[in-house]
Amino acid sequence: MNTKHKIMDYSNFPIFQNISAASMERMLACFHVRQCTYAAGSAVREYGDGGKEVGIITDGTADLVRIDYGGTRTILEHLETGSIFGEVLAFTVQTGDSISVVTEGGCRVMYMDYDHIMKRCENACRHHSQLVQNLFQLVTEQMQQMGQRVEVLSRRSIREKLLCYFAIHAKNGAFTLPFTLSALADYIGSDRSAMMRELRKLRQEGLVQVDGRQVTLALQRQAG
Amino acid sequence: MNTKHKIMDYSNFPIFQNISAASMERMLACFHVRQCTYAAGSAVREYGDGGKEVGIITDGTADLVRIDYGGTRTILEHLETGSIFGEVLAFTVQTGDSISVVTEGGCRVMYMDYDHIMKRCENACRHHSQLVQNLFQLVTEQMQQMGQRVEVLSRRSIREKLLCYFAIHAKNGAFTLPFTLSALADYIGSDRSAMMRELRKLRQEGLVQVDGRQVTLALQRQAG
DNA sequence: AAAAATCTGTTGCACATGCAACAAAATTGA
DNA sequence: TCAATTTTGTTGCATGTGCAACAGATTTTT
Repeated sequence: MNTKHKIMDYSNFPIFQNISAASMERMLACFHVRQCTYAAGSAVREYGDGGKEVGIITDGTADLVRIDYGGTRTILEHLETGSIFGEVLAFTVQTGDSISVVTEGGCRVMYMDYDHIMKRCENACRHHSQLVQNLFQLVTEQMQQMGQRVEVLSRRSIREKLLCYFAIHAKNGAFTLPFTLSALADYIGSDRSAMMRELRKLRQEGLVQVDGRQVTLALQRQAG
Repeated sequence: MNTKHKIMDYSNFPIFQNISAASMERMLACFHVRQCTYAAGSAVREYGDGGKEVGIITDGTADLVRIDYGGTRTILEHLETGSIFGEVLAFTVQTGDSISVVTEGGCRVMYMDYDHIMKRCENACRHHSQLVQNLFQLVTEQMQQMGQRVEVLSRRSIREKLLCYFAIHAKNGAFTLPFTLSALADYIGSDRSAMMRELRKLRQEGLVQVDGRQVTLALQRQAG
């Protein structure tokens, strides 16, 4: 929607690390790179068309959201600036579900074709391989995020999911949630009210302290 | 343990696709590639040392398993031949947990250093970039698997988890489980007995048919 | 072939969780 | 600034799920 923005300096993006400005220009055409800007809360992309595009969030944040046949909402991935996504990379739509990328604030996304990345480059872009290497790095990071995701989701109870999530994200005992508590429930794959209930227990037991989106973990009491 | 095996023909591995035998030999040294063979049921690797190795299952299958402080077992990933794993890629150990790679049958694994892959190659391996590209492909595939994982785990009930898992794996309505029913419970992150109970319901409702590891999905009844 | 180990299948029970529904607080938008 | 919307926080209730414990079937090992 919103299309007015200053000309981007692509060279700062991790994906173009160690690639000269000249090569970059050539590659932008070669990979069919295009950049789109989206308004807040809009759907960037519906999964299911089988398109082999790779998107990179170059500005803002977004969520990869699934709504199942019953209307249950699940945040499959939380995408920060620099995150990459795409049907080729992960998540294919199951029957009855809908998967889409939803922006949080305004958001800018760069797309390129997966096939062009994987094909040997006929136009002799000297830095093609560097780009693949950079992409490899990005995918690796994304994969680690996904790993954390599985770590959390695979816990048996809401309590354990919360504690696991907190443990992963807390830097020296505290951190700020990247989304609302409601969204957190969608993220850990459980009912919101049930999560609130469990959160209250954790608070009452003095294990965590929650003030808005600020979460503080209590230090482990010493034994003896 | 078991070390007697015929000399491997690396050139068939997807990771060495489009790389000449000569280059390959050079790279084996350059990347500190080493191959290990493991006996059935043994622990290939304990996570937590922060080692930046990437492992590739070149023969056999294995599971990436987490045991939490309470002894609850969870299969984080099921690794088929060709799968890659490593702490750099996904899953870092949380306090109180142990994560390890456990072979199913006998298993052969090739290791290489992540840092060597990401560094510009001083030894001028001409095919370094091709290997990165191949690795990129492998990581992408692994990521899709992980995506399926999240798809299943993020479902709210055992019933939905099972149906989702079945839907993903069934080719024209039927498939064979890659592991035991007990392991399936560990994989979908729920209690075995509870899963059996739910499985029985699904069977009674005529939605699925389970015979050993063979799973058959009932066709959707026509409306009207 | 016998013994050991694992896997399947089941049950009772306590309790955690999902669901629906509501009110108050906070945030967003006009 | 007021209205609309979203978020937080809570509760009752039905039921789904984890846990423990067991017996029989199956597989693996010796």
